[in-house]
Amino acid sequence: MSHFGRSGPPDIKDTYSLLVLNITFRTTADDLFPLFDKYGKVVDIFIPRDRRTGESRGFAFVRYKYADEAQKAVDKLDGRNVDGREIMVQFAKYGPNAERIHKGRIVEALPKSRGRSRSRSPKPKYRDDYRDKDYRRRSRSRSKGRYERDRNHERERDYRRRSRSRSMSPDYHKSHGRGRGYDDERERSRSRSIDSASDRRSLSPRRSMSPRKSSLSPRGSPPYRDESPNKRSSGKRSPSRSASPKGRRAISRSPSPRNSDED
DNA sequence: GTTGAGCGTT
Repeated sequence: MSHFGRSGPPDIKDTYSLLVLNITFRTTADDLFPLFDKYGKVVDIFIPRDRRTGESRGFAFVRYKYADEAQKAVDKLDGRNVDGREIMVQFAKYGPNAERIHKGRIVEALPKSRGRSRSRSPKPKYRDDYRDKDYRRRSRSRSKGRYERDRNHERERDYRRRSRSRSMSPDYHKSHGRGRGYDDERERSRSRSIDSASDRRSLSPRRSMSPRKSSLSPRGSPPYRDESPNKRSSGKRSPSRSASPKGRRAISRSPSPRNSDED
């Protein structure tokens, strides 16, 4: 039974994390456990998998209790053929929580917290970002990349990259479309700022205000605007502007200082 | 049903 990673990290404080790469996508912790356990005491084995599909990513983390055993496993299992694939075993560079790792050993840099850390603000480390930046797999397929890259210089790599960019660039339009949203948000923030200034008439037009707070909907405004009416009214005119002037809120840039009619 | 650089979970 594989109870590894079922309930998060069991007890990692003096364990050595080994990174196993080049493993098959079907290799599980159970398959690596006997392999690594033979060379030392395996504390825990964790294989990151995709959230969308739930399949293994192609590498696993094996935590040993002692460094000598871990090193032995690295020397012995490194290059071993597992499931028809040559795996690569090496000491993990990064920790699960970005902790300090020395030679693969996880050293807890956190204070002992004898009861003095609970008075601090429990600032959330991670909200929902997880590791989106790296969460998405680099690329589904990349036939022969290292070898070519190793053999050739960056020139080849650049060439390939450009070629790929031309073929498809999912992040290209994304990058461009992002500026607009931000601008909109900023403008909204500014609008509010003006309103505030007009109301108080004492606030300085300083821009050191926290845009994050302003980003939140003060009245329950949806963070995301409704879809473009252009889509659903495809073929018909958009009678949204002069059709229903009744419930039309001044979403336009109308910094009316007084909104008593609606508010 | 595929894929193959890299660094992790409750």
